[in-house]
Amino acid sequence: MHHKPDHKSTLIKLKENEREVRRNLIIDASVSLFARKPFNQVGMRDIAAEAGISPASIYRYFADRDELFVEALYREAKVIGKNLEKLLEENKNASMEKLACDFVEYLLDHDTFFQMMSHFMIDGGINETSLARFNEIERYLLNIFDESFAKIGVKENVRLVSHAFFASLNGILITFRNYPGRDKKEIRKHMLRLASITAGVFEKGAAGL
Amino acid sequence: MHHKPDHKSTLIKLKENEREVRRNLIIDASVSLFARKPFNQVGMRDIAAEAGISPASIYRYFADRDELFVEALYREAKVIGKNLEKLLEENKNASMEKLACDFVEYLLDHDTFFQMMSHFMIDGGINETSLARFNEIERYLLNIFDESFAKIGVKENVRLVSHAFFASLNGILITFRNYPGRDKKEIRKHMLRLASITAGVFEKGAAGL
DNA sequence: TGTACATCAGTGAACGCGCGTTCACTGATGTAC
DNA sequence: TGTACATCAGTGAACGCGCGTTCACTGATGTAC
Repeated sequence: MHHKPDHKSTLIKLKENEREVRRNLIIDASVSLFARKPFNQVGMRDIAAEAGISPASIYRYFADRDELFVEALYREAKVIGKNLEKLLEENKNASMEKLACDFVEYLLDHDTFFQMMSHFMIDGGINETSLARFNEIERYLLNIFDESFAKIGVKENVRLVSHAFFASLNGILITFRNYPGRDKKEIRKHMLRLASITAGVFEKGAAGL
Repeated sequence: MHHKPDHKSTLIKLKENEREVRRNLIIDASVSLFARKPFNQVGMRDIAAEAGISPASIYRYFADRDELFVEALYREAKVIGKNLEKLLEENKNASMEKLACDFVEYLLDHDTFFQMMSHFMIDGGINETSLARFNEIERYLLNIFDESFAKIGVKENVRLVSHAFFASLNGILITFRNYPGRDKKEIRKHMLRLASITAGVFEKGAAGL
């Protein structure tokens, strides 16, 4: 044996890095498109065009559509997660209200992110590994809510309470999304109001649990 | 002028009644199919087959797919509404817990109904009149929750509180629907637990509002 | 009672389109000897 | 330094399928005279 195997493995590593980079470029393109267009109007052809490659190329990096989408979602989730964490750190006693409203506002401003979450939550027949990845995303966000509830004194059932709270905020976003006869601005206002109320109710009602 | 116009109008009425009957048959067929298959797997051809007519015929009674679907949804909404109302009447001091759990259980047992609600809430590009009809459905259900909250002493913001509560329950159903690695039974249990917690939190936290 | 015409439910087949995915191929880069 | 071969990124075009909707037509029923 001489050093050849080592040499080879670093080369392979380089190649894998490149591969990773290209993979990321495709995810970037998706994220960027999702910021502009609703989720269900973004097709593989669009993403390919945005990334400057051919549609077929995407399939060298992702098994299927959902695998790509869930990665794009993951990236966005990290951003919102970081925002919420920062909020908690900077403002040591940030109220649930503030947290809830920030969460809702973020999702209102990044509607496609929300659409994608809904997609993975509601649609059946999503490939198991994509779903598992999506679960990671959810758990990541849930952890942040856990922290907040722990802070306001919920003890026994932190996890359950933050599940319920997280679900409530999602519910607000979904339920009043297409509220007919209201324009975007009114809907946003209504949602934020509901988020405040919900946060207040949880703060008060969950304190003892 | 003699009685002819009157005669004619009753004939027309008869015809309209027949038309209404046939229209209802198509809705029946849809509802029955939706009870068996997920929403996004029910096509116009299926419904036509179920109703024993040709796909083209459906379009004599409904402008498009959503117009038919929203009617099917409306029918189901009335059933669940009646159930909840009965619950409130029979059990004069039915707890929010019971109400929430019944609502959640009903939607778990009628998953397609829930899928359709999600469809109308989330998807864009739904024809305005279908959306308005859907809004009627939502308001009908919301009224029932209003009643409950009024009963437990919420005064100022009944409407807002029941909006928030309704949204919370929807959120639970959506958020944990595809919870990976859990089977249906565990998911149901988890959801009911969350519904209980949420109801408790609202009961306690909203009493003063 | 009969004839011409209007109305309208109903239909099978076809249209049209979107869209995820695969095919068969090219071309560049690396490896072996 | 050159040749044969393997590997793999990348591609445009095509496949395949689902599916909502429309078309062109038939046939029954009612109306007018």
